[in-house]
This record gives sequence, C-alpha cells and structure tokens, in this order.
Amino acid sequence: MTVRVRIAPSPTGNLHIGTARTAVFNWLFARHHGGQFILRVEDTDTERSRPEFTDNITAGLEWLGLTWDEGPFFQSQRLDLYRQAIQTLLDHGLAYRAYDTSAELEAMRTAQKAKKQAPRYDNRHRHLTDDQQRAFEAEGRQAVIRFKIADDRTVQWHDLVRGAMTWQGSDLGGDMVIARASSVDSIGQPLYNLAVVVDDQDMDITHVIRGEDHIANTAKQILLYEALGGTVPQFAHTPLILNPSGQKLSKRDGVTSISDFQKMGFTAPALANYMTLLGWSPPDSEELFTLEAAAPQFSFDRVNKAGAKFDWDKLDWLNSQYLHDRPASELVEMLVPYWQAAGYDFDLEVDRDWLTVLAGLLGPSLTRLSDAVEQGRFFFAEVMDYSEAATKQLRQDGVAELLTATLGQLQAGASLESLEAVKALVSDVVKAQGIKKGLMMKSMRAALMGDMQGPDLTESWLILHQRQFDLPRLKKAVELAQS
RNA sequence: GGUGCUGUAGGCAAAUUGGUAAAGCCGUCGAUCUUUCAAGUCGAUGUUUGUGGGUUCAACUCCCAUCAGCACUGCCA
Repeated sequence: MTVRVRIAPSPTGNLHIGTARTAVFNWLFARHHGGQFILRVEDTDTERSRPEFTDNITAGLEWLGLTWDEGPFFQSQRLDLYRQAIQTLLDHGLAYRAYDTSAELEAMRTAQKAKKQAPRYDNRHRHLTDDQQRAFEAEGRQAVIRFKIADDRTVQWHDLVRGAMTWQGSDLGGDMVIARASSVDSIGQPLYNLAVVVDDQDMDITHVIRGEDHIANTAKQILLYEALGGTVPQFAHTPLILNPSGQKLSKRDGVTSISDFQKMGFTAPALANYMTLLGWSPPDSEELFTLEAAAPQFSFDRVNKAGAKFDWDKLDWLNSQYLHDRPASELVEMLVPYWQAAGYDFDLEVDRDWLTVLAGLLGPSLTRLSDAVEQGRFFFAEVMDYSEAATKQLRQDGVAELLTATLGQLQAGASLESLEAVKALVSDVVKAQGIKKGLMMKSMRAALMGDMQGPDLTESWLILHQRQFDLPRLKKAVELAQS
C-alpha cells in the first residue's frame, strides 16, 4: 500500500508557520516513502473562509517547495459526500437530531461548571420519542445532528510519535455535533470532524500527520471511521511550535504567517530547513540541508515529543548560511525586488552587471535579504550624509591633503577599471603623501561611504566609480575636511 | 473543573534493547584575520536529565509518587 498523506489547511487566515511545519513533515514523509502528498482545503466554515487566504496558502506552500501531488480539493465542493455519510449514520441509528437551543446548551454548561463538573453535552436528546420531536418541531426549532459516543467505550491507537494512546469515551464531551442546525427535513452544514473522516477515507489517506492540538479530535474521529466502516489510518501527532513563553505560537505572537517571513527577507530553503529542525533531528547531525536531502532520512522515530520554542537567532543564522553560499548572479535576483521596493534609482536592464557585482559584495554580510536595503543604500545615491565618526575622521591632520591628492588623480583621469587599479591608486597616494595606508583607507572609507564601517572598501570604491559617484563624494569630503 | 500530553544547559537537540550524560547546532564571551563591520577560523562558556523515592552492579532510559508547563474541553478548524 502506498503512503498517502495530506495537508488540510483551513482558509481562515494566511498560511501559518504551524500549518507549514505540519506540511513539511507530511511532505517529507510522503517523499521518504515514495507516496503522495495531497492538498485539501477545509473550507466548511463558510463564515470565516476566504478565497484570498486559499491563495495565500497555496502560494506559500509552493514558495516553500512543498508541491502537492493531488488537489487542491475543496471541502465546500464535496458537501454531498458528507451529507450522504451523515444520512448513513442517521439510518443506522448512530446519529440523531438534537433540538437544544444555544441558550439551553449554555445554561447546561454553566450549571456543570458551577458544580465543578467537566462541561459536556449530557446527551439529553439521544432518546427523544416521536412525540417529543414533533413538539420541538412544532415550536419551530431547528436541529443539529449528533453522533453517539458511548461513555464506556475506550479508544486506543498507536501514535507514530507518542506511542500508545488511550481515550475514554466519557471524556469526549458527549455526543458530538456533526452537522449544524437546519430544518428537520434536511441535513445542515457538515462539521470539521465528520468532513475530515469522510475525506481521509475517500482519499485513501494512510497516515494522518498533524499537530498535537488535534489529539482529542483523533479519538472522536476514530469512532467515526468505525461507524462509517472504513479502515482507520495511522496517526502521528507532532509537537507544537511554541512562543518564548512556551505557549502555542499564535497570531498574537507577531510574525507567524509564511508570507510575512518571506517579506522579511527569509529564503524559502532556510525557512523550510528551520521548520524541519523544529521537532526533528537529522541522524547525521548535519543541520544544513534541503528538504530533498532530508526526505530519505526522515522518520517519526526522530521526531521529538515536546513542543519546540521558536528561535529567531537560529532562523537568522540558517538564512545567513544560505545567503552566504549564493552566487552573485542568483543573489541579485533575490535582492532587486527589495531595492526596487526601497525606491532606489537604477535600471535593471542596463545596470544588471553592476547590480550583480554589488550583490556579490553585500552577499556575505547579509542575514536577511532585506538587509541589502540598508547595506546597499549608499550605492544608489550620488552623495550621502556623513556620520559623526566619518566627519571626525575627515578632519584629522593630513586627511584634507590626502583627499585632495586623490581627487586630483581622479580628475586627471586616473583609470579605475579594476580592483588592482584602485589598489594602485591608493598606494600611489600613500607613497606621494608619505602617510600610513591605514590613514588612507580609513579616510577614503569616510569620504566615500560617509561611515566608518561597511563592506570592503576597494570593491565598494570600484562599484561607486562605475556609477561615477566617487568624484562628487570626494569633493564633498574635501570641503568637509577643510571646514 | 475534567482529560490528555510533555519536562535533558539561555534556545534547538543527541545518547540502538538500562551501561562513562550532555555529541552537534544557535546564542553568549574571547582570540584571530582585516582599512572597518560582518563573515570565516580557533577557543571558552553551560552540569547532571522538573522534584522525591524505589528496582538494579548500573537509571535520562523501568516502577511509584509529586510538581510544573502546555493542549484540548464549540452548531471553529
């Protein structure tokens, strides 16, 4: 039997990192076993589901490289299937209509809480007589459909991550609602637990891999599988991703959606790599890998049981590792959108080579792609402001002369076609002025960059020279040095 | 309140069936390289596996108790 797994996001928000990590594990497991990875959009909640979220989710999965083999399927298009299943349960006496109003249910729960009892449906409508039913209908009440859960039933399964799991029927909250309220001659909107089981069965899902917040649902779903006469898949409940205080990472924790990470300048391979490391550890302890490389090694034996706190430092480090490895030609493609968004002045067509060199210069010092905005800022404008430290440097003894001499060479048409030429010019000035190279370099850094730190000076100078920004900057620096 | 799950250094984690705990990574600190920053390289730092018992020659691994955290407890998914 081939492995078939699925990711079943609900389009009630953008692709969340928790969902994405679950998708990663599913994808890895499918790839490892040469199985299929299916995308199913769980949009049975028509109130909260939105098409733009579906778009965000599919785009995010694609961006991460989590390509699916089948789908996307939409639950909203499969309602007949669910209604048939519900009808079957009704016909077999495994489900029934309950006429409780929300006020009645609320009153029941508050009473239970007051008595320090666990809130649960007390199955009060499980054995309604025909007369009672007609009476409720006469009142104009609608009915939900509840699936019977026997209190004395014990549900057990072997979880691929957690091992033996046991759940008592009485702890499942009473007979569960599987269809929303509707008039008695119809079946209302099917609910999550029912739809999931029908779909997983219909799609021949062999392994259900999801977050551990679904453990209680699993017990309920197993009962539904049995009632519907299908084989029960295997389950793997993965640990949750936690915030710094140890709670399930949620929207309240700030950045949690994949598209946000993307905007912030994280690369897909680094993010995917990091998500894989959250809860799983590779057998060879090599922590830098692609999803493709991880797949052959992936198994639930090495998935941790405890939740994992999200760590920005490590994500940053992973991202920087990917960035430092990228060739300039590849890097420039990733950086250009950020420079464009920042409104920097360049023409992609004519400046491509120049931009590529710049990307190569900045690459090794980038942590996030967005860092290229700040780090690249002064390459895109003819002149810039001078920092305090730079100004101080420019006003040191001998600096005005040194800059004037350099300026003179440039104006005399000194050619700066290569790094060697720049270096030659530097040593010429150093020799002629009888100064230390350090003073020359620091002063030129101050003059050209307006700051005392930044990327390699020689390379930066060459890049600036290609845009003819070095001359005006030098002029301005001389003025500053003499003031 | 109930049920379930989890508990190894600041974070992620490793440790085949009990057999020298903390490998590896991030972080932090330092050194080094360099015109600077970052990167890189090298080195240092963390201390007994939530706690208390028990079984055993031997326990992170097994048993009991206890504490804490988290998750779930919807006509959301």
